[in-house]
Amino acid sequence: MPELPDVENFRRKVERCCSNLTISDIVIADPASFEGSPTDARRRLDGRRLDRVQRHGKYLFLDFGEGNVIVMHFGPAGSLAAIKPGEEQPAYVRVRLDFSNGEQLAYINRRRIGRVRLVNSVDSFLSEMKIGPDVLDPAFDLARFRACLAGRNRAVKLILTDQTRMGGIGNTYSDEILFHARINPATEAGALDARGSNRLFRSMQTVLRTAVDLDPTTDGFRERLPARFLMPNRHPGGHCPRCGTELRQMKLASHTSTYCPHCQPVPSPPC
DNA sequence: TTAAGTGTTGCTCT
DNA sequence: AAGAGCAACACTTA
Repeated sequence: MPELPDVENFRRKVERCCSNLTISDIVIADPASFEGSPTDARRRLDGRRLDRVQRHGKYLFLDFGEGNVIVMHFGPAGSLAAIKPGEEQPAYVRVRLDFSNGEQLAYINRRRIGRVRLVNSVDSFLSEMKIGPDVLDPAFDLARFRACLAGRNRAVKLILTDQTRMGGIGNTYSDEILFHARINPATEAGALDARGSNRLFRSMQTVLRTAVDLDPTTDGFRERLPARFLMPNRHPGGHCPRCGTELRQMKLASHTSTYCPHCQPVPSPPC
C-alpha cells in the first residue's frame, strides 16, 4: 500500500539504479495500466536520458527532459523493481522501461488500480490533478498544516488523507500518525486546539521520516519498526503497544481506522 | 461455496 | 459546493 514512505524509497531506488541511463524501449504489457498512446510514448521517449527523479505525495516522476515526464501511481498494490540483465522477470509487470545498458525498470501492480502516464511537466500535472502540497516539503509548515484543519467539521483523519489538501498520507499512515499524536481519528478537525494541531503536525513528520528511513519497500520493515508503532498491531484483536488495551476499529468514509480507545479517547461532545 | 474485506482514485449524487 | 458513497481491481480470509 504505497504511501509517501514507500514512494520515497522507490524514488531513491530509481535515482540509484537508473540516473542518466538512456531508454531503448518501453514495454506496455498491460495497456489498461498505461494512460495514453503506447506508440506516442515510444516515439517521445526513445533515446532519452533520465535527468531527474522526483516525488510529490504518492506520485513518482521520472523526468526525461524536454517536456517528457513519466508519472507513476501505485494504488494499493503497486511496486517498482530494477531488473539486471539476465535476471528473472517478476510477476505482474504492467509497464517496463528498458535502458540501453540492459538494465530494466519494472512497474509492477498485482491489482490494476494505479497507472503510468506520460505528461509534459510535473507542475502542470499536479495542478491539473489538484494535488495539495507534499507533506514533507519544508514549505509545508505548521501554519499551512493548521490552515488545512481550521474551520472544518470533518473527521481529522479525512483531512490527513485528502490528497487535494495535502499529499502523501493514506489510510495506514494516518492511523499511525493519529496513534502517535494520541488523537482519535473521528475528532473534528476544526476542534483541535493549538497544542493538538501542533502535536499532530510533529507526529506526522516523525512517523513519516521514521518510516522513510526504515524503508518499507524492503523485507523486515515491520521488525525494524519502533516497538511503539501501531502498524504491527493493526490486525483484529491486536493490542495497544503503549498500554495493552485491545485496539478498536471504526469506519470512516468506508475505510477501516484502527485506534486505541484508551490512548485516543473519543473527544467528549460539547455540553 | 459464497461473500466480505482490503485501499486509492475518480466518478456520481446530493 | 463540499462531502458522502460506491465502482474498479484481484486476491485473501471468514
